[in-house]
Amino acid sequence: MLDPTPPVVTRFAPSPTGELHIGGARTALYAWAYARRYGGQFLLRFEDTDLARSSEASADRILEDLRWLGLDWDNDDIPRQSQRHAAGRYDEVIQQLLDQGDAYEDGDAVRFKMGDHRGDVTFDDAVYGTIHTPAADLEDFIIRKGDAGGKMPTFHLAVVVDDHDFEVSHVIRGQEHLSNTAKHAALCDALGWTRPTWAHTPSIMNPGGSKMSKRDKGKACQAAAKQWMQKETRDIRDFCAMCVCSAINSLEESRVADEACFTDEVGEVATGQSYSMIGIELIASALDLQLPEIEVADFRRSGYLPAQLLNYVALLGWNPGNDLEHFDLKYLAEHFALDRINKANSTFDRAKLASFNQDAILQMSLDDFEPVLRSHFEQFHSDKLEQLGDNFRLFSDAYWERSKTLDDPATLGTFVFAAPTEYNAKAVKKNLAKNENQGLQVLKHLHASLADVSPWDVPTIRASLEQAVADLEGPHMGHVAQPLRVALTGTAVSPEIDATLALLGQNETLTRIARCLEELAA
RNA sequence: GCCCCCUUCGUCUAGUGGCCCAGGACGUCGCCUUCUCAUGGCGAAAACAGGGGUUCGACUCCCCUAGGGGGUACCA
Repeated sequence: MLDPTPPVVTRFAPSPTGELHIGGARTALYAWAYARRYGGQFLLRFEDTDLARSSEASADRILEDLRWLGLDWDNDDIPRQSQRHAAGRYDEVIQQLLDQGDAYEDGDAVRFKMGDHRGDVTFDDAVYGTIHTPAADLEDFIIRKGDAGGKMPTFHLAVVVDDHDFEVSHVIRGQEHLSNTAKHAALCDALGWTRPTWAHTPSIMNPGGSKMSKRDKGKACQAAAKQWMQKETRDIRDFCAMCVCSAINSLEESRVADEACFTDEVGEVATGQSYSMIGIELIASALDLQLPEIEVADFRRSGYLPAQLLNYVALLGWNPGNDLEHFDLKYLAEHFALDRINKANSTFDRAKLASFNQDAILQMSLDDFEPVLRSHFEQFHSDKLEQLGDNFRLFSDAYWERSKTLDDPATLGTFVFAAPTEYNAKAVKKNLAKNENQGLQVLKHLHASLADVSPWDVPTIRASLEQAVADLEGPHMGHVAQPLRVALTGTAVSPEIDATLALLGQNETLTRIARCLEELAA
């Protein structure tokens, strides 16, 4: 594809009606990369013509997510369409259209004339090629809402005016607008404005084939709620009661102050009528349900690195034309081009994202990993961070090569934070009970020998365990390590055995061994 | 209903008429390393939606069918 004629100006124009969606993040990335590639400008603006659903809080969260991703924009003032409307800009354009005879009043709204008035519309999309729409398929559409909509311009009018006023050269946006673009092209023509270059991006889908959307969280909740109710023939009242109890136990009181209102929300979710995000998060926590990651904030909480999220998502619909899969923003800023954006929708594959993330973690040194993990724990697991205290570095080192995400250590390492409540039967049989309780005998020996270890650090613990292997005439470290694992974690899996002991501390290690011997001795 | 767009391994994709009995990555499976898990190394299975054309020759071009997505809103 030929290079564009400068200046290149792209923009990302979300409507502030919720969190930044993963698809929006990719659109923003492409627009950013294109502007950077050609030394242009990447602008931000908020499309809040839907006054009822828009909020400043949402706008702030979107900005925060963009910053977290590392996408910088070039305009200090981020325009809101509501403000531009208040300044009269859209009315001015609408009046011009009215005066020209290209628009007419319809009740208290205003419509733009399409069809025979303008004829067929053809435009070139940088991704999809030439799109031709016959006049017969084009209907007059509203450009200014009526009284109920606050006489606001519709999205169709506002985008065209804004993209023109801010001299946007390339409109990169989701494929859902492809069919609407004929309207925008016609509007540009009627106003005598140069049409921007449009580039539509394919959608990101769920593995099931549906479009990835925030509704998926509600669906997940519904399914889990139904399942919960099916057990022991509970009904919706039981469910609400359970959720409320859970919420009262786990959340600050202010959030559940209005118990009646909360109950309604829960009921709606469970019956599939509608839902609110607060209700969903409460339900998920009550059911111990892992909500699907849909928005950027979800991936952040799940412990994905921003660079990897961006890398993965960039590749979901674009590629450099060779086998290169791992690249960063700098690479995109040098190589991104619109003609390599794919046309077909793609399915989001969390396993591949996780693999990208793990690769990036493994590329870090232990020294680099520790502060990154610490920062994640500060934000999402401050209690665990506090509990670990000086052992955090040990913990970080132990989980570095075992983690696909920054959140994995929190779940993989639960044994560090709480003693096992039960011993995995299979693990007990294999490692403790087998050969006439051989494992338990080993534990007895270790309980004594480990009591003498000082200082309680990895090398000393290791030396002690190696000595134990020799004393016991056991051929393998495994004969010592596995019984210990079961006693200390209740399972047969943990980090290196010396690190496992070091993490727990001497007292806790001895206590857990003693308790295990006591419970399984009989 | 009408209109538009899309269709290569399970998934993301390379492929722009012969270099392709189709290459890479994730996932899956097997083997090796190993105190478990993980890491690391080696290897395997796995795709051109179907049917017609065009051509000496089609994954690549055209048509039809099927499937998927989107639009048809005073939502964006």
